[in-house]
Amino acid sequence: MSNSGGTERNGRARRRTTLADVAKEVGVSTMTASRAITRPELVSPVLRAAIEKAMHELGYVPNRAARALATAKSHVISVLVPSFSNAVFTDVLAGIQDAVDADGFQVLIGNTRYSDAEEEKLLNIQLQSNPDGVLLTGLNQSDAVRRRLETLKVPTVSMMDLAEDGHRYSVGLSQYDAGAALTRHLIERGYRRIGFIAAQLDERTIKRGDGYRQALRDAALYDANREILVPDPSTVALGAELLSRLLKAAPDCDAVFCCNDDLAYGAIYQCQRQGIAIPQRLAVAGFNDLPQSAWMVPSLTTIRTPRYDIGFEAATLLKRLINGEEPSLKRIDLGYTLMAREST
Amino acid sequence: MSNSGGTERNGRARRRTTLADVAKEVGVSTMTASRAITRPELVSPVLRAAIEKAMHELGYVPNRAARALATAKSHVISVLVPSFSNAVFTDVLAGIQDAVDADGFQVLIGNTRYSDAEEEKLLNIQLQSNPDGVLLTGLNQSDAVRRRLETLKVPTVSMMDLAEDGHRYSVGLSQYDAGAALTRHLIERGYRRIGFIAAQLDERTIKRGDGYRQALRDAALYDANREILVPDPSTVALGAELLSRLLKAAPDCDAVFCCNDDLAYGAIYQCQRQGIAIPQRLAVAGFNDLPQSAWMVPSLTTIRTPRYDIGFEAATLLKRLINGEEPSLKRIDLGYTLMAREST
DNA sequence: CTGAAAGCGCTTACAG
DNA sequence: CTGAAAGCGCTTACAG
Repeated sequence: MSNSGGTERNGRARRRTTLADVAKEVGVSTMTASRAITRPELVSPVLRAAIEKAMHELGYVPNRAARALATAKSHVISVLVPSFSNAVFTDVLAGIQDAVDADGFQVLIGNTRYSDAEEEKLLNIQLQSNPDGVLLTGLNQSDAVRRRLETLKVPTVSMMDLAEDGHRYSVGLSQYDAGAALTRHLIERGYRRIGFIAAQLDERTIKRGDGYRQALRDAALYDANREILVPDPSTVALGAELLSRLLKAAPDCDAVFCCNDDLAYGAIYQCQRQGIAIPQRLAVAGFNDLPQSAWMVPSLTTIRTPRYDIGFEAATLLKRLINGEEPSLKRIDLGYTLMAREST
Repeated sequence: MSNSGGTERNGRARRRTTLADVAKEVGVSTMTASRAITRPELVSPVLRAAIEKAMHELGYVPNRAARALATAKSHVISVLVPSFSNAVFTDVLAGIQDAVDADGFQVLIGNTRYSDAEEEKLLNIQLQSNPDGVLLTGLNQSDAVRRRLETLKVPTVSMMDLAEDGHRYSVGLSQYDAGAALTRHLIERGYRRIGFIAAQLDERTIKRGDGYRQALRDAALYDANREILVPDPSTVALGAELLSRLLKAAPDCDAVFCCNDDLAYGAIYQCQRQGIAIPQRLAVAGFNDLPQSAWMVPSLTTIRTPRYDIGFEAATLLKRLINGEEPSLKRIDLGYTLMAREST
C-alpha cells in the first residue's frame, strides 16, 4: 500500500484521502474513479476492481459536501416533528428511516417542540443543507415557513393530518373521523355523560375534540362542562390531574375520552388510586394505541394510528416527488382502527 | 427589490440566490458578504446593514455544503443510538440537541437497532458528511468501527457507560453499581429470593445483571435458577411473559429485578392479571425511572438514570474536543438515584 | 475596513 | 470505456 500523505497543500493537518488520491494510486483520472462509484457499469471490470481495492486500502470516504456542491443534490431529507418524547413520532421517524435508508438519503431531524417559531428556526437551519425534500408534521405551518418552502420549491409532504385543499401532499388519517368514531363507540356501549380531557392542544388534538363534540351533538348528548382542555404538554402525571379536575367539574361523567394514551394512563392510575372502578363507574378511552395499552390492567380502549406507515408512506411519496414524478394521489388516507378493550 | 434571476449558468433550473448574488446586489465583493455572516464585526455598519437587507430580500440561504468544503469543518455531529423506541435514548437525544443547538451544529442521528453491523454501516454513511465529532452509545463497538474512528481521528465520546481504560472519553454511570445498589435495596427490604429478568442483553443490561449477581453473592443469596435472560427486544409484552416464565421456573421468588422499566410494567400487569399482590407476594423493581413509573399503581421502585444530562454533558465534552481542548477528565460519572416506591 | 485569486473534493457534459 | 476542463458556492490567507 502506498503512502497517501502527499504535500499538505494549505498547511492543514494530514488530509483525508480523496478521490484524486485513489485515482493517482491506480493510475486513472479522477473521473474514472468517480464513475466507479456512481456508475460502475461504465468502468471496465479490471479498472473497477483496482479502484475499489485502492479505495478500501486507502480508507477512502466520499465527501458528501463536495458531491452535493457539484450535483446540486444533497441527498438529504429534512424532517420536522413536534416531539421526541412522544412515541407516536419516534414510530413515524422509524418509518421514514426504513423508507429512505436504502436510497442513501441522510435524514435531518428537527424537534419543533410544538412551537411555530422553533419550526421556522429549525427549517431555516436545515435548509442550509439544501434538503432534496421536506417532511412536515401537520398542516398548520406558519406563513413564513410556507413561503420559504414555496420560494425554494422544495418538495414537501405533510404527515399525520389530511390536507383539504388539492395543493399539498399529505399522508395521515382523519383525526376528526377517528375522534368521532371513538366517541360513537362509547355511546354505543351505553355511556351517556362522556367527558373529554386534552392537553397540548395541537392540530390533531383539536380535530379529535371536534369529532368528539360532533358525535355527541349528533346524539344530543353534548355538554360543554365535560371538557377539560389545557395547553400543557401531555404527560401521565397531567392525565391524573385532568381526570381529577374533570370529576370535580362534572362528577356525573360515566366515561372519558382522553386525547391520547399517555393522558389515559394517568387517568386510569388516578382512578385506581381513588378507587374508581373502570369501566363500571367510569370508562376510559385513549388515542394512539401505544404498545402498553393492550397490556395494562384494565387494557385500554383506544384508536390505533398507523404511525410507522405514515412515516414510511410519506417518505416514499416524497422520494417520488424528489424524482420529479407527479403522483396523482396527493392525499393518502391510512385510516385508523378502533381497539375496543376492557376499559370501556 | 431587484430581480435575482440572472443568467442560468449551466442550464439548471432557476438557481438559488448565492452569496455572489447578494454581493452584486449590494455592490461589494463576495468576501465582504461572507464576512457579514461569519465575522460581522469586521464589516462597516453601513455595508453590513445593506448586506443583511439584501440577504433578507433575496431570501438568501447559506449553502452548508460549500462552507463545509471550503473550511473542512462540517459543523455536523454524528450520533449513534441503539433504539428510538426506548425513551431512554430520546431523552439522551434531547440533551444532545440542547447542548449543541446554540452552536449551529447539525445533528445526524443513526439508529443502530443494537446491531454492530448496522452501527458500522450507519457510521460509514455518516462519515461521508465529515462530522466534526461522533457520539457513540456504550463502549462495545466493533473493531471496524473503532479503527475507522481512529484512522480518521474524529473526536469521539461514548455515552451511557463509563470507560475503564484511560484512553476513551465517556459520560454515563456505572450500570454495575446501579444494578448492585438496587439489589441491595431489595435485600435490605427483607427479600431473600430475588429473581432477575432481562431482555436485549446489551452492554448495559449485562452490567446490571453482573451487579445484581454480585450483590446477591455478597449476601450469600444468589441462585442461578432465578435468572431469565432473553435476547429479544424489551417490550411491555415481553415483561409479562418473562414474569410468568420466572414464576414457573422459580415459584418461590419473592422479588424480581427487571432490567428496565418497560419489562417491569409488563411484569406488574401480569401480576395484576394473575392476582399476585405487589409487593406482598412479589416485589417488582425496574430500571431507568421513565415518567410513568412514579404514577402507576403501585408506583415502581427503580433506578433513575440521568439520561438527558448524559446527552447534554457528552455533547458538551465533544464540543470541547472539537475545539481542540484536551479535557483532563476523560470520564464523567453522572451517577444514579434509587427511587424506592410502593412496588418493593 | 475591503477585495483578487486560489482552492476545498467532487461531477457534468463533451470528446475521443 | 476513459479523460481534460470547468464549475458548484463558499472561505482563507494575503494585500492594500
